[in-house]
Amino acid sequence: MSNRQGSSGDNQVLLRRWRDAVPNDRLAHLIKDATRGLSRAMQTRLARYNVSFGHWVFLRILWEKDGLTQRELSEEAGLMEPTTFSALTTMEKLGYIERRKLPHSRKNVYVFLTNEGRALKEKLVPFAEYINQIAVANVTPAEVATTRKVLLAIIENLAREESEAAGRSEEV
Amino acid sequence: MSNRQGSSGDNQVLLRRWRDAVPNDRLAHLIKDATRGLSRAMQTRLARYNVSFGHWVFLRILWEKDGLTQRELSEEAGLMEPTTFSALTTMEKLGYIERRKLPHSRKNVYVFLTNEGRALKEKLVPFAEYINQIAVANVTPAEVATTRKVLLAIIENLAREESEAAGRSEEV
DNA sequence: TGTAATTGATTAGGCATCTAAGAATTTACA
DNA sequence: TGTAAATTCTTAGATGCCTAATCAATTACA
Repeated sequence: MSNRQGSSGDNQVLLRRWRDAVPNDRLAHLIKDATRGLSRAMQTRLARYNVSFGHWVFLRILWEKDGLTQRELSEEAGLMEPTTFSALTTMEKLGYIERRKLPHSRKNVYVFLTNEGRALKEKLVPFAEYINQIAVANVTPAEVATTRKVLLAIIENLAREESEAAGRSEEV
Repeated sequence: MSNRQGSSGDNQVLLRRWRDAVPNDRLAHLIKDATRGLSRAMQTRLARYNVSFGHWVFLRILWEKDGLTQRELSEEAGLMEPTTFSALTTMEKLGYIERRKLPHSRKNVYVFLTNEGRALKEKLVPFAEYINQIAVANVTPAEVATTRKVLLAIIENLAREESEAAGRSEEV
């Protein structure tokens, strides 16, 4: 058995760690590990089509609606502009998108899918569906719903705390 | 209001995105956003003590038990060796840990906390507790328990699928 | 209407993480 | 017991994400 993370050998360690001792402040750690598992699973599949995980995020938005500015894309993706910028630069080189300036603004850059970028949808979306299905196997819809609710609460709580902290003198 | 992610302006966008349309395959996205929120919150606090988020992961393990090898630390942390290696290199420079070779092996490198590294515990642990408390405010213990269970199931399901896929000819 | 503030794109640089591959050491076993 | 395999650490190089700072264009308003 190899040493790679993700091999069943190391997964044993990973899982044992979680089952044995899950002290109260490690929910964060659990969430992070779940993120890693999900990203890893998707990444493996995307790689077969020469798409990186970062590109997937933007493709998904653009399949819904293209012609957005880079700024708008950043917001939709929940990422900072430089991240968006560099992902789009690569995606443009790969021929998945085009950047265009439109007459009414010399500042904004609008992003459009190429045919190639659009065509990826039918290849890649099934992977996401498959992974989601695997991930929540043997979990009831009610449990998934609760998890969604709790995760959303966490995101909201932290966001609220952060904007409040910005006003305070950062004591905690 | 600035453009920074994390400002209340952008958080509005973030939250609206989640409340409006949460199609069935976006649990992964939600988990990822929660990870980001939690990391961001912790990172801000750690920075005040010149500790990066990556170091925090290892410090937590070492506070429990030091004298582990780098390999063992990697396993505990759920990270690959090169990640561990570079984090430890920095932590050694900062004076939080020491690497020692012990007589019975010329290969293994054992990692020990310095007094300074050990002393960080009482400064940093309260931050983690505070953040956890904020994060799950207005969430019932039962809901947290369900979320834990679901996240653990996701981790297990993906790990199992991955080791099975390693055997197959990678079709899905 | 001219200047200041804001916005959007970009550049520069850093951290955390990974995979792949190499080197040194230890272990297994023919 | 000598060679092959496995293990551990390390190096190299890539991706994804961030913050800070710069530049150009646009908008606001005194």
